[in-house]
Amino acid sequence: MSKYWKPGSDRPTPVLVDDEEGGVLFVSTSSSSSSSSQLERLRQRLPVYKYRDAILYLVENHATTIIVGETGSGKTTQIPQYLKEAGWAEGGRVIACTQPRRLAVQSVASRVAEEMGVTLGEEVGYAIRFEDQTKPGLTMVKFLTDGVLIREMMDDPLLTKYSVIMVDEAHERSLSTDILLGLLKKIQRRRPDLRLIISSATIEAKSMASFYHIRKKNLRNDAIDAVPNQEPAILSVEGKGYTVEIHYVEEPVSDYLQAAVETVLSIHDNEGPGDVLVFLTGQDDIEAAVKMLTDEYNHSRGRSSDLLVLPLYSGLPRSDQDLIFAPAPRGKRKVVISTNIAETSLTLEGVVYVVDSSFSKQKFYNPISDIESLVTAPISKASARQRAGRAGRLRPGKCFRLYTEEYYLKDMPSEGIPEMQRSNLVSCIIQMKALGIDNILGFDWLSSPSAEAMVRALEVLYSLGILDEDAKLTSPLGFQVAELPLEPMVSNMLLSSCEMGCSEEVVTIAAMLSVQSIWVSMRGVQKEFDEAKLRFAVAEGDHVTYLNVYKGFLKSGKSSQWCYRNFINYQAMKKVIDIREQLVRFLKRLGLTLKSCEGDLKMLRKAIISGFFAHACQLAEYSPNGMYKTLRSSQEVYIHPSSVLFRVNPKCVVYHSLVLTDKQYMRNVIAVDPAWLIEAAPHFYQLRKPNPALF
DNA sequence: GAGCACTGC
Repeated sequence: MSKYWKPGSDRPTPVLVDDEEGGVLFVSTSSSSSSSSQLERLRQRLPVYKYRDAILYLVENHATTIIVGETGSGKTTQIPQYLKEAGWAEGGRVIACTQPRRLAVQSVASRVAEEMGVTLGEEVGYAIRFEDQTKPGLTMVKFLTDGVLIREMMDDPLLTKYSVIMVDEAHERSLSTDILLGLLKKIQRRRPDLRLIISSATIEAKSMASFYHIRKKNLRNDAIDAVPNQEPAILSVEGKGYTVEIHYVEEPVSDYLQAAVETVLSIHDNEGPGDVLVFLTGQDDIEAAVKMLTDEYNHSRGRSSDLLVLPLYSGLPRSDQDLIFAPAPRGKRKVVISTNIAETSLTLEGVVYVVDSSFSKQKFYNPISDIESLVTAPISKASARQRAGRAGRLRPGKCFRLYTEEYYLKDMPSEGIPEMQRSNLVSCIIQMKALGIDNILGFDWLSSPSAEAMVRALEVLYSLGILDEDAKLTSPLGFQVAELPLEPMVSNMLLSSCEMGCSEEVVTIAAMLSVQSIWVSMRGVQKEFDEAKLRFAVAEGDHVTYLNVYKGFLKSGKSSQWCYRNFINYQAMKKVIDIREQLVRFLKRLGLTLKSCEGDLKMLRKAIISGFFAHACQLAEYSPNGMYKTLRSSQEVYIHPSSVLFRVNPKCVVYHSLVLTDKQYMRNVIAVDPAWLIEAAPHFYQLRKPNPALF
C-alpha cells in the first residue's frame, strides 16, 4: 500500500447556507435551472427569512416539498413542531413522520417530545412493530417506520387521518421507502389537501422532484384548484456536521485488508487523539483485521499496545456490541472495525478518523434463477460520503479512502442500485395487491424493478394459490397472507397448519424462521458448539429442531444463562417470543384457532410442505458429496453445514432458503416423503415430466 | 466439514 496520502475534495459545491445565523436558504423548484431568480422570488414573498418560515411557506404552497441536506443534521426533526404550531394538526388531523428503522423512530420521537415539553405517547407518539405509543384523538405528531405506515394503508388506503406525511432518509431507497413513495404519489392525486415532505440527500433531489411533479391532466377536475402548486419545491439545508478532510491513496491498493490495518497503525502513529472507525465488508474480514492488529500488538508493544481493537457486526452478541459504546480506557485509542452497520444503524460518538475500504456486501437478485445472493461490491459515492461523515460528529475529522481520487471521481457510481431492483418481489407485490393496485407492471415506481422480477413474483404467488388467474388476491387465502407479517411461503405454511391441526407448533416454527439465526456464531469452540446443537437435533430436520430449542428456552424460564450455555442467541429468542405472540394475535383476528398435533411429526412436515413445496430437492444418484437437484429447475444445491441434516443427506428434502457462496447451500432443511409433495401441490408437480428416480 | 451486509412488518 502506498504510504503517501493525497488530500482531496469531496463535498459538492455547497448550495446553501443556514438561516438563523444570518445566512439564506436556498429554494428551487424542479423545472427551474436558474436558482438565483428562484431565491429572489422567495425573498420577495417572505418578509422574515428563516428556516421555520420557509418550511411553512413551502408546505402551504406546494403539494410536495423536498428537503435536501446533510444527513443527520437534525434539521428535519424541527419540522413537525413547526407544522403543529402552525395548525396542521388541528381538527383531529395528524402529522406523520417516517423513518426506515425502529430505533430512529424511538429516538427522534422522544427528542421531539422533550423539545415540545410533552409526555411521549400523548401529543407526540410513535408506532413501530410490537409497540404502539400513541393515543388516538390526542396524538398530533406521530413517528413511525415506513413499513408500519404501509400496513396502516391496508385499513385506510388514502391515509385520511394524516394532514402532512414526512418521509425521512428517503435517499436510502429501502424497499419499503420506495413502495411508500410510489403509493404516496398515487394518494396525492386523490387528496389535494395532503402535503408531502421528503427528506433526502442532495444526490437524489432532482429525481425525487421530477417524480412528484404532478401534471394537470393526471388530477381530478375538482382537485386542480385545490393543489396550490404541483411543482415540488426543493429546500437545501446545510448540516451542522464538522468538516472532514478526505485523503486518497496515490496508487490503488492490492490488498485492502492489509492496507486498512496499515492505515490504522499510521493514524495511530501520526495523528492526534480520537477513535478510529474502519469499514470492511463482513465478519470474516473483520475478525482477520482484528487479529492482524492484535498480533501487531504482541510483536511490537511500543507501537500499538495502547490500541483497543473491537469488531462490530450485527451477528455479534449484544454484550459484545455494547463494548463499542464504552469510552476507551485512559490513554488508549479505540479502533472499531465494522460492517455497514456503523454507516446508518449505529452511531459512535468519539470517532475522528474513518478508514473506508470502498466495499460492502450487497444483496442481488436473479429473477431467472430466482436466487438472492450476497456479494462484495464497490460502494457508491453517496455511501462513501456517508462513511466519511461519521468522522465529523465530534470535531473536525479525517477520512482515509483506500482508493484513488481518480477512482472516486471517474469510476465510483454516484448512487447505489435501489433495493427494489435487487430483491425478490413476492412480499412487495402481495402488499400492493392488498392495497388494490391491479396493474403492478404499470405502477409508477421511483425506480422500476425489471419486468422479469415482477413476472417471476407473480408466478410464485400464483403457484402458492395467493393470486388467481387474473392476478387478483384469492379469498380468503390471498387476503390472509397479505395480513400476516411473514414471507408469503411461511404465511402459507402457517395458514395450512391451522387446517391440519398443528398450528401451535407451526406458529413457533414461523417465528423461528423470521429471525436471522438463533445460534451464536462462535469460532474456536466449534466442537462444543456442535455438541450443544446435537442436544436439540432431530432426524426430521431443522424446523423440528427449532421446536426443541423453543421448548427448552421456555422451560428454562426464558433464561439468558441457558442461552449462553447452549450457544443460542438470547436477543434472537426474545424476538421469537414477540413475533410468535403477534402471529397468535393475527390468527385469532382471522378467526383461526391454535391446535397442537401432539407430536405427529408427519402432519407437521406436511404443513411445512404446503408452503414450501416449490423448494423440494432430491439427492442426486451416485453423489458422494451430497449433491441435490431442485425438482423445479434441476439446480445443483447442497445442505448447508449449519443444518442438522448436513451429511445425513436424506433422499428428499424441502428447504427454507438458499444461500449462494462458493456453492448453493440450502438453509433450514427438512426431510420429506416425495409422495407428500404431489399430495400438497398436484398443480405444481403432476404436470411435470414424471421423475423415475422419485416415483 | 463450512459460513451469515443491513433493515422492516
